Amino acid sequence: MIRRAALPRAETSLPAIGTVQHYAPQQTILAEGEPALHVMLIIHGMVRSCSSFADGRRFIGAFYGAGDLFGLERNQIGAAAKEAVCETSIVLYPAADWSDAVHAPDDLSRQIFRSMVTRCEQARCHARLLARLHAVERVAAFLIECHLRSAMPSRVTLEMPRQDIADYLGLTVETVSRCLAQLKRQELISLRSARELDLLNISALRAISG
Amino acid sequence: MIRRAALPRAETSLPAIGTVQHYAPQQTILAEGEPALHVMLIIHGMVRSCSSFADGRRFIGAFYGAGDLFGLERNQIGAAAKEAVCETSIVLYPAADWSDAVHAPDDLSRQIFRSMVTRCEQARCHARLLARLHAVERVAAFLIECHLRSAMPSRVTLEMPRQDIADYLGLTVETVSRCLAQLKRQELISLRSARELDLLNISALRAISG
DNA sequence: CGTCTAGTTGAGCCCTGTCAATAGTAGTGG
DNA sequence: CCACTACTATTGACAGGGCTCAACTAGACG
Repeated sequence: MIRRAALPRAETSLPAIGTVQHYAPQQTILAEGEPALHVMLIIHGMVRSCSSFADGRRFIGAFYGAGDLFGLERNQIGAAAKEAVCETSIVLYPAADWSDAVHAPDDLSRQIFRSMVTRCEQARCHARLLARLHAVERVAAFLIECHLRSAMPSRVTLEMPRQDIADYLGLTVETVSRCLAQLKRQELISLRSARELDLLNISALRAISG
Repeated sequence: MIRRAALPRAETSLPAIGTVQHYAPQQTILAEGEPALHVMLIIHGMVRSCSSFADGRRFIGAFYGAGDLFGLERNQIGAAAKEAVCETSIVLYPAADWSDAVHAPDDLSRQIFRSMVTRCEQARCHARLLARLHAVERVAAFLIECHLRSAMPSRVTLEMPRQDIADYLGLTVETVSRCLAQLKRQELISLRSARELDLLNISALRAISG
């Protein structure tokens, strides 16, 4: 199912020259180690970048949402797999020659560079969280992060299951669940359902998350 | 103390157009949050990129060694501090206009982009380690990482104190020390002194480090 | 030799992981 | 509508890995 791309969001300055691809929940977009043949832009939905260990441990390096570019780390050995978290549509930009993005069309090149800087910063921030924050602090930080993506003022919808959150935060599902329960007891959040919650005290959450 | 730069290492294609700066151990090159006015290239020595929490917790996001570029994340809020780990010399490239590096001279631009991709990959790898590896595994991974920088076939010199290693690996000095002792007991390493050790079984270390 | 810092080692505790049971939630079919 | 299944999430009991606190050791330097 391939057709012309509509321009996804105001924040991206990319032209609608790519082709659109749809993915069902849990579907693999790019297997682990497989080189990216395209730069990909998410129209809607969510993608996780995850890598596994020989013994089954799993790590999620990032979640990408609508408007995010990914597939930038072309030709990297040991590149992380990219999987759709939920129903997801992305635009594929053929990237035959941008491995030095310096020579891509000027707009795309600049956008890629900016994304790359952002990725770096996010990865360091993620590492900082994993290195020095306690479980509750990590969960609070994650909620704040989700809130930044969210359009609603204090409502957050978690697109991913607890296992994904755990693998992103370097915890177990049980600990994630317990931390959410703790934040609820402290009346910093309230759970409408397992996947939907309200942030009752955002500044307190921000303070906890370091 | 400023003078013309000598070309640092074969692996960098940058011309010697910058000025050289020397730093003593522990000296701050760039304070936390301070914007980088230069792209910096290390000639010799070692630099740590570290950030602190309000309560004193510290995190080291990366160590940079000879031949590494840093100061790429210009104008970022909350940028990490850059400090000399030991006696260090760096070349400063004035970077007045490369905040979109796309418009820097072609060589520098490409080099910066390549460095950025590498930084991203390293940061994700670091996060993966912090999220899912046990203490001994982290220490083993760190030794392997140091070994890659090292010129010697199985000798590793640790330029940084235990506290820096701990803050890089998300552990405490005591745990780092205990893990080194454990690896020694398993005869995977031997300690010539606190800062200098031999890797006796590199493939086993690599296996441990995931 | 004394002092200072860095590193190691030990004892005890706590946070988080593990294992197991329970409770929701969605889907399917009678 | 309920029954049944399958899956996801929550909660509890317990154990263990890593942190805290403290003592000790090893170098470096005057």
